[in-house]
Amino acid sequence: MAQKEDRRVRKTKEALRNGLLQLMQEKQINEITVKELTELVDINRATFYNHYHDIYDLFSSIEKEMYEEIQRTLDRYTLNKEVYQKRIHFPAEQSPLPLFLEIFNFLVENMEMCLFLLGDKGDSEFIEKVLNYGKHKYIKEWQKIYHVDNPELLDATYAFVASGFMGLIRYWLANGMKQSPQEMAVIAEKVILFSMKMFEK
Amino acid sequence: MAQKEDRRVRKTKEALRNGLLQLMQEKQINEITVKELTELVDINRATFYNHYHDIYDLFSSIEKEMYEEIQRTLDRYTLNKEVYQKRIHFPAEQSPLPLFLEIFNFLVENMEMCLFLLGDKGDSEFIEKVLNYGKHKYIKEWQKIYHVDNPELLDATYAFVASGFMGLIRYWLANGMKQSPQEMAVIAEKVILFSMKMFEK
DNA sequence: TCCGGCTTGTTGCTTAATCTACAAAGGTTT
DNA sequence: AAACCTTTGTAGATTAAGCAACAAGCCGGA
Repeated sequence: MAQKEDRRVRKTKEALRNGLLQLMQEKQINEITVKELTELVDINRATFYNHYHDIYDLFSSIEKEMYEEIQRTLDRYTLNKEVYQKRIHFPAEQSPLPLFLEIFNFLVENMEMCLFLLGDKGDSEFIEKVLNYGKHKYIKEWQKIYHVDNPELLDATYAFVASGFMGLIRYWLANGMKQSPQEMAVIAEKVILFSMKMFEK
Repeated sequence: MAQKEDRRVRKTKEALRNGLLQLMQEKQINEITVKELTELVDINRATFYNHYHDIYDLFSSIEKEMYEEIQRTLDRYTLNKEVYQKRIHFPAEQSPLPLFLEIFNFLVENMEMCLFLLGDKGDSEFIEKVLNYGKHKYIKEWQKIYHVDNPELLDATYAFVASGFMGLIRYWLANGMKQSPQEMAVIAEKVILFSMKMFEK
């Protein structure tokens, strides 16, 4: 499956993706026609149908790729006890944990899409899916590190932290992303790791 | 010949053109390899050879297209006596003749290429060719309007005006194009039409 | 309601771009 | 010189993108 994509396919899909995101900033997704999209990105309309069934199919594929990239990002960083302990009591002022930094950089790079997903008419299902993927991962991590075996506490803590994190991101996006990813990552690390103290004996 | 080019061809050539101009800002043309160009613009190297023999061939094609566009531009505007007379004595302060405006807009749109062509290692042959094309056209125009039949005077005047015009352009390019095309067109029209007074009885 | 115009999927066919591989030519380093 | 590495130009086979044309569906105005 992961056969390297043909250069033409890659470029075509990239163009369509960018074009759709551009159009989505101007109008609702249901107002966007295949015709105008293909004309905008200068690609034959028939070529569109070689890859996607309709606009929604294209949109879903963007979401899917984003989801997979988020998964890969989360999977890439697994914390151990030492780092947690150290960071909790001596939070880094300048150099946040790479995971947090990467998350905010990701938000910058996928700004248009994130603005939409988190907006009024966004896809809350998608957000749920992402948070749920993180849930299993981080609850397991916390269990290992803190030897907490109270499922309700773990679940509740994750619910709190995840929701708080999303709120932080929403605030940032809504206010024009004035802070740099670095600044945001430092803040996020602070507030999240602070919540971890709950698990300490 | 003027069969509409295939979308793929158009995009490929466009990418290669832009890529070459980009590379030419960094290094000499003889240091640029086909490999790095095709990698830069993300096109298969073999595709390059479908259209061009080598880097110089590509460059020539850019020059050629530019030359043809210049020709079309010059051909598009033919002045008559009334306009000349009116403009000479009441030069427009804000709205210059469309030809002049178009020339400076053209320079903006083809900035990189023009900076190169008019630079130290530029193509003075190309400049000569353009000026020579204008020569026949404008000398004829002037003859018609002013009934001057002194070939030496016409040639000399053209030599003066053309060289002056090029100097004006060089000055503008070399100084960062701070003036708008409109401003430059007004200035160009003034100094050029002023020279035309030479032909008046 | 019907019409006219536009968008939509879809198709057959054409053609350009891709990929891979190769030998040859330059240019560098040892 | 020899070994090495990179670029070059070319070729054959493959595949994606293009084009044109069509019926079908949608929609707004006459």
